[in-house]
Amino acid sequence: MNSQHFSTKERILGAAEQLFARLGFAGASLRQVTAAANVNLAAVNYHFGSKENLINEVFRRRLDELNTHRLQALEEALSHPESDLEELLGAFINPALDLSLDRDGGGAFVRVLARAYAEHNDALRKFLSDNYGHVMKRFHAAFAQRLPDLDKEELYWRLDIVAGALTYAMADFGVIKRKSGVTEQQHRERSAEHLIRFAAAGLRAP
Amino acid sequence: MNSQHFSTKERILGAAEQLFARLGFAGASLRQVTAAANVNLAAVNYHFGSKENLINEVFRRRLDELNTHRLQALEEALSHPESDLEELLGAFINPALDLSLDRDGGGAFVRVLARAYAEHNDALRKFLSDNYGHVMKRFHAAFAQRLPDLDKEELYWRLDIVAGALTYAMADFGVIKRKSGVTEQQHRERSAEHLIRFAAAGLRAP
DNA sequence: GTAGCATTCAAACGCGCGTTTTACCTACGA
DNA sequence: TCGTAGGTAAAACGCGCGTTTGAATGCTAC
Repeated sequence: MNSQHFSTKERILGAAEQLFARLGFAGASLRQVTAAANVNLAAVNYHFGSKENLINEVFRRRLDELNTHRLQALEEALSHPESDLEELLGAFINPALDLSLDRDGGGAFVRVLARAYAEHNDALRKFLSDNYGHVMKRFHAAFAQRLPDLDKEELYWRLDIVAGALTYAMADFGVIKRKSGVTEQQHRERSAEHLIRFAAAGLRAP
Repeated sequence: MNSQHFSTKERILGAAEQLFARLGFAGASLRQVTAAANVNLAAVNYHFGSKENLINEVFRRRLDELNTHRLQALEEALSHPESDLEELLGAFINPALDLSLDRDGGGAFVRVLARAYAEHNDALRKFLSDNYGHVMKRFHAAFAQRLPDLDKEELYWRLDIVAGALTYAMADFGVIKRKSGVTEQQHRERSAEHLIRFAAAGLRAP
């Protein structure tokens, strides 16, 4: 993994993603990261300035793509007028699922994201809110249109629950063990199906 | 806080809970913990043996009580035959809510618990499964009785989603900001109400 | 070929970590 | 009154941390 035909920066980002997912931001050291990336220790500070900044770049690399895909999927769903709640939920959930299934680190990244949630880091929250808040607003508007009887604030609460359950499901927090013969991909796909069904009913609750 | 009329052990546990919630297990140092607890640095290793063991004791102290309360609430709900899905969900969710509202550290503990989920620590998972797996089995049986048409495995998935969303909600992961004039208690209480409504509908989904 | 720049490298910096050691205090039963 | 055990105290242990330094190397343009 992280073989030589990737650049030093890319190898560091990939190794950092893996190790942050496994050990946490405080738990993974730059010595472990650079060893896994097969680069010199000083390369992190040379290319990224600091560990803090490396963490930010790990997020930026994936989140830009994720949210672009989410908005594309939403527009696609909205473009044909017969789209139902499940399709809108799919536009939100499936890009995250796809990311988690992406070879080379997507699965690790969703765990990193879950850790970031748990860290409750204010700086990161602001970063997420500033950079990706408009995505949630866009989805909120779309859901509000499909659920005209639902109070706007109530909808915010419910979307927040959906986002939480999604994070939880993608990061494989749950107690449900993957059965032998079921790949990680299949496990996550089923997880997403269950989640969409569950969330659609939850959003429609009176 | 952690004033002198608590024992050294209790002050360490309280301070550790607070700091683990805020900084994580790797992020909070024993020097910070002992300073906050106003005890000597060596007291942790004297009373608990190691940092690792201190972490375990932080969990044990709260989880025994939580699961006892959950099972009591479940029996109470089942005792009157008219109990509906919302009551069963309340038996699962409200003890966690009460714990999170407990003065002296319950609020911190639910965040510690959320961190533990995110850590994906195998030893901890086994500990939780061994010690508290029977609680989930008991709830599963109760829900299965109320939802006879729902496939058993489907129910496991959905309860897992509920547990995830609950963890997320109690730990205040969400992006929903607490409005000024709303206490943390009120915020969490509303969170629980929304969650019960949402989850009940989700569980009833066809 | 060589100057100039970007990158890599080994080594070291000071610091804070978990843990251990050793001495000291205090209370209580013999 | 003294010995002893339980608890607390300060100091130090070795280690791994993030970061910095300065020299060595590779690459590109002239």
